[in-house]
Amino acid sequence: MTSSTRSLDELIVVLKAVADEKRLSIIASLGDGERCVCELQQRLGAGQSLLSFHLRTLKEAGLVSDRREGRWIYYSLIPEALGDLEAFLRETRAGETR
Amino acid sequence: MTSSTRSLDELIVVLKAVADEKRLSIIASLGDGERCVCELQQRLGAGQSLLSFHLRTLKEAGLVSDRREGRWIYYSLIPEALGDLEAFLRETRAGETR
DNA sequence: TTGACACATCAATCACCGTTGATGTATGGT
DNA sequence: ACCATACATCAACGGTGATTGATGTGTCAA
Repeated sequence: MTSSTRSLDELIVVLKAVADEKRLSIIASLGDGERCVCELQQRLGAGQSLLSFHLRTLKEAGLVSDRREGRWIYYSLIPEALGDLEAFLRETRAGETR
Repeated sequence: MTSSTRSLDELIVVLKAVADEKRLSIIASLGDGERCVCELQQRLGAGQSLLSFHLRTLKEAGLVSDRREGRWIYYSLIPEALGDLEAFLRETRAGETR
């Protein structure tokens, strides 16, 4: 009974999304609250287009959400996402013999 | 103080290794003990060459170890690896505001 | 309405990954 | 020595992801 909120396919999408240095940096930057793209752009020193691509990937994986406020769009983490990943790893690890 | 056993680069290698359906199947199959390649080959229904490639990826990521016994090579999980990943996610998630 | 700003999307390129078939290597049986 | 087995490695191909520059979209100010 390996119950989990997400399907295996969805979890792989999440894993692929997390398995990237720049996207991990984004996640780390969002750890202490929401950020607009321009802030992330400065923090990561990445081009606007590239950053938008990575944010899209994270969004499609269900890891972040966005909110528009005037001209700015603020991105923030969805706490459950990483929790589901943790739970999945815990279940996988539980299958080990010792 | 984000202490962790592995560097960020190493963790990304582990994440990339785990972010694949067939490699996850291998990990699941190794969950209840070591298996030779021929056993995994039957379980996954994968070609010998392909399976060898995935096992190499997992090995280079530090997720599995191999042991030769006669003509057979037995692969088994390295428990710490997934634990480190869990710890990393826990630390990352701990940075969230709530 | 015109322009500046913040961001998304598109198009093109490049590199890397997954897959397959062929070949190489080590072990054991005869 | 020879052959079969179990596995690794190599070569080649196709697909997908990361990156960049150009263009499109929505918002605000003047």
